Amino acid sequence: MKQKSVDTVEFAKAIADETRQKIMAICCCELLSVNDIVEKTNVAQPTVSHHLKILKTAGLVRSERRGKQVLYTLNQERMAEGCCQVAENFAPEHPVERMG
Amino acid sequence: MKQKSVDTVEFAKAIADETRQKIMAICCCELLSVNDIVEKTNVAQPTVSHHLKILKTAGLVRSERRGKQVLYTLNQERMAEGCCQVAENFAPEHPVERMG
DNA sequence: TTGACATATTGAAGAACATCGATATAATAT
DNA sequence: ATATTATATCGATGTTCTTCAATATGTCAA
Repeated sequence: MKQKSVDTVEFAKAIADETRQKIMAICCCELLSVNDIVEKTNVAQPTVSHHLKILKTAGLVRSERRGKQVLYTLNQERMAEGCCQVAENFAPEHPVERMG
Repeated sequence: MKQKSVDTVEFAKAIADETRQKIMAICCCELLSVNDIVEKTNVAQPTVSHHLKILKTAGLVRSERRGKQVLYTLNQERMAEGCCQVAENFAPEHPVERMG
């Protein structure tokens, strides 16, 4: 049962921005609209949409439309996969494993 | 016993480059000179030095001079810490733990 | 179908970054 | 001291990225 492989460069690039990590933290355990995120981050709406697109393309957020809004949430599963793959590649002698 | 905290933005930025990940992979389990890395990557020497400096600043490689050479090796400990911190921040419901 | 609201896309400007040739610094041997 | 080898720094160039105003698209209500 081989895991679907993760492109660790794409993964790292996707999370390598302060604004993006702010967004990720905010919608980590919640389903938030773009406007919610705009308000909580004090970042312009096009900027938020841009970052959400990058995260989406990397598979790190899920989105669903509800009426006029589009709700986003962090894909923790993918985050964990990315982290584990990085650790597997670059810390093979300091094992890190997913639990549960 | 709180772990020394990791700046996940700095960590992600440090590993968010293809050439850097090539270098990291190459000196993951070996102590290599800059020239060794140059030869194994087909990247110009100043470029390699530049990337090594970024990794060093982020605490992700260790270096020691041996004669004229400077030997580098990936700091797996720090890599594991970085990965775990990212997972802790962004995948709290999909636990990832360091072993051993 | 018009208006109001929510999000996405476009386009432009500036910042940050990767790359490498040229050169400087460091270490060693003769 | 000088030459040789190894690495680091400098400086310039082109690329990628972030940001946001303006605008387009999508959704729904009246």
